Amino acid sequence: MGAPAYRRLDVDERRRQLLERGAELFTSHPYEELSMNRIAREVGISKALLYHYFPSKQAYFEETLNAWAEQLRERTEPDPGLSPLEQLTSSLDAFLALVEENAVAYRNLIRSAAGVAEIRELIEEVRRKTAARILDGLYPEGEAPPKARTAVSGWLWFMDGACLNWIEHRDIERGELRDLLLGVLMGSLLAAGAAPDLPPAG
Amino acid sequence: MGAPAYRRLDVDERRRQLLERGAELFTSHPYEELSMNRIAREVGISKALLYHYFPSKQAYFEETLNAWAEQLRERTEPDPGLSPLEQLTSSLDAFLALVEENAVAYRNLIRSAAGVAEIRELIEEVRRKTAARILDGLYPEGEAPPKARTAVSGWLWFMDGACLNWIEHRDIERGELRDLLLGVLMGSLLAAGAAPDLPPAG
DNA sequence: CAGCTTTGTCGACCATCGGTCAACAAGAGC
DNA sequence: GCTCTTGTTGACCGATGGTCGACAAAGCTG
Repeated sequence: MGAPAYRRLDVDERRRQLLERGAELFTSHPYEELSMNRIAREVGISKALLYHYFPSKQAYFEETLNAWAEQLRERTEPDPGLSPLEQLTSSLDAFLALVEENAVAYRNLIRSAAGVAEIRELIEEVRRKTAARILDGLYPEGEAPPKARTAVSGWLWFMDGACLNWIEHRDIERGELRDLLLGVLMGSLLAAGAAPDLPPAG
Repeated sequence: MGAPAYRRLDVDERRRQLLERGAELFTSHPYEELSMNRIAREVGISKALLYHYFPSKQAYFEETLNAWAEQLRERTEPDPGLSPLEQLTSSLDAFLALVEENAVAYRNLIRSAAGVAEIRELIEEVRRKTAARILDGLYPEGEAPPKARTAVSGWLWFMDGACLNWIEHRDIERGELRDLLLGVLMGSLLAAGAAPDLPPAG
């Protein structure tokens, strides 16, 4: 009698709830360990309802990531008023701060992302764009030479590897890591034969 | 009638066959896309038989990798008669040659590795050991400082990123990539404040 | 308050996955 | 030809991601 079997929510409200709880769950657990069934139970709804709102687990995951991605974009957006080196420094600093704030989420993302084809491509896309941004700063006109491109591409991997190591050990300061990363980027470009026309750090 | 429903093979022969075909399949397809069922069908046996010979998919995959891992160990084993820099150079060269010969397998490995927990740990193990080898060469006694450790750890990621980029574009020579990698390692250690006591390259 | 309609919601279902098991049958030895 | 070892298999399990017809909660109409 009386007690309804379930509470009917407004579509937008339900969607908002699912995205919010999903973000919490996906950032605190690796993708592969979260089944749609479990998520549904955790939120208090049926799995079918989850699929009513999102076409697939991957799509759900991606939408869940949007807020985070937006923040990343905003916080690392370079200030065009600064010099190239200052832009890079401040973007890098913002990125590292974000990683530090969301250490678990970052680790889960890097780890589980590569396993899920779609998510991996999402990450590769970010890396590609970042690489293009850096290379475009170095070679405003024309295409970047292969070695420079390889160096920047490798450097982005370096960054993720170093960040994971940083998160794991937490025994160096963010500023130190930032300077290390900057130094490595300069060193890489130098080793690639591409002399960055930036003033030396110091 | 006569025709037997299946052919009975000697255990060793069957095992050899499974390892051989498994190596082919696992190196030409990503781990996640190969189901035990499909492998079994492909080899012409039942899935149950696969599990009779190998305790799990992961174990099967790892055994399949053994030949490759052995080759990696052999070919990158540093010659103690050479100087540290020469050791590193020749190991790196051997590694890059191996990657070049098995480009598809390498890409599949790196890609699927991050997604499959067990395989990821296998790769991380290799990275850890390689990092330890390098750091031990630099700091024979005592522990390496955090920044040096972070730099080496990041450099190993750099290597994979650069290799993937290299494989994808194939527009630089192996020697160039090797020199780039060496230069980046030196540059990273320098940026980390750890002065490698190696003679400068060139 | 009754009845109708809309649509948010769910239980039951599907194919496939990695993995297990009792039971069949191929082929060597007598 | 018979037996016995053991390589081999079909059928099964619990989980997964994903689908679908049908129920029921709530807004609207009388």
